[in-house]
Amino acid sequence: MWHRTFVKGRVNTEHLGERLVSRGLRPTVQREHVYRVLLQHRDHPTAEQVFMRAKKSMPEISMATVYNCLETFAKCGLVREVNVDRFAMRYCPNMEEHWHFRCDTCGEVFDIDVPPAKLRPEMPKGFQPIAFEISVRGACPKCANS
Amino acid sequence: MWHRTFVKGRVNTEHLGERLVSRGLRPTVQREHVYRVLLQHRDHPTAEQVFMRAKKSMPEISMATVYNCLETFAKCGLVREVNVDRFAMRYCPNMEEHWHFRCDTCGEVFDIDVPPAKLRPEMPKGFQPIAFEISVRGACPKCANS
DNA sequence: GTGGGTGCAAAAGGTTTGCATAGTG
DNA sequence: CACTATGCAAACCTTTTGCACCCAC
Repeated sequence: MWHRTFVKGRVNTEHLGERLVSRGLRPTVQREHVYRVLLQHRDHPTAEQVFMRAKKSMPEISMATVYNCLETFAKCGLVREVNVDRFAMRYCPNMEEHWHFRCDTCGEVFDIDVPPAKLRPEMPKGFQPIAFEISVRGACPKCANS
Repeated sequence: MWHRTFVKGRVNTEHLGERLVSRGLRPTVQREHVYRVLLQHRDHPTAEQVFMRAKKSMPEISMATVYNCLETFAKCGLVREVNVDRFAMRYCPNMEEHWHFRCDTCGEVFDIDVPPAKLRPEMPKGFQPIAFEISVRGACPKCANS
């Protein structure tokens, strides 16, 4: 129940090597593979889930490499790190502005589209914001009905 | 550097036992003490920090008790659990609506007051929100200048 | 050839759990 | 008295680290 997440759709997974190079990264087969795995589901997997999925077609890949890739991707803006609960970090390849909804009952994480022209709060003087993370917790439609 | 947080002010710490009882909790000396420790600083301590502070005047208190208290308080709405990074959970006794700013450089967490009449995003049909957590990361005034 | 990336295993950090004891209602 | 909370230690889960080997440039 916990750690399973909403599957939203698929995206173009071509030219991944070039995308890595354009960010200044060496296009190793592992990095391409981990990035492809992330893009193929577009949910909010934990590192463990990324590892399990990646292993299916690359059995030798290690957990350490998955963590290395995820950290590298986060640093260069290919994925967002998402912290919604006390459990494992989640990784989100959707770099468009959106919020997250975490269901207290089933633990799933959903993308919430941002209404146009919403948010971007002003910060007190001196604070230089880089990223906004808006997360909401409550009951998802399925769990609210039971 | 990491895990130290902004001290904002102090509050009335009287009648803590009654406050616990009014939430349906047994007013044990440990619970009162942990709650007092939280209120006295009003920053965003980790469980470890709460434990260290609590031990000063109650040397026998255990980490497990601190975790028990914090979880109990969170469940009955006396504190908010705050997840802003990959490190330890933080606990916030300020139950008024506000956001959090986490400095990427020094790791401190600051309260950001909510501009009046801001936010409270609408959710898609079926989602029942319970709590909103808005956190911003970037550079705090001190770190932005160096 | 050099520096960075990978894989493995061990360690670290944070949190939870099992169980005997103590305290509250 | 019954039940819940506490304290201790061990277990657990997630993430990081050290190191030898390999690969991209």
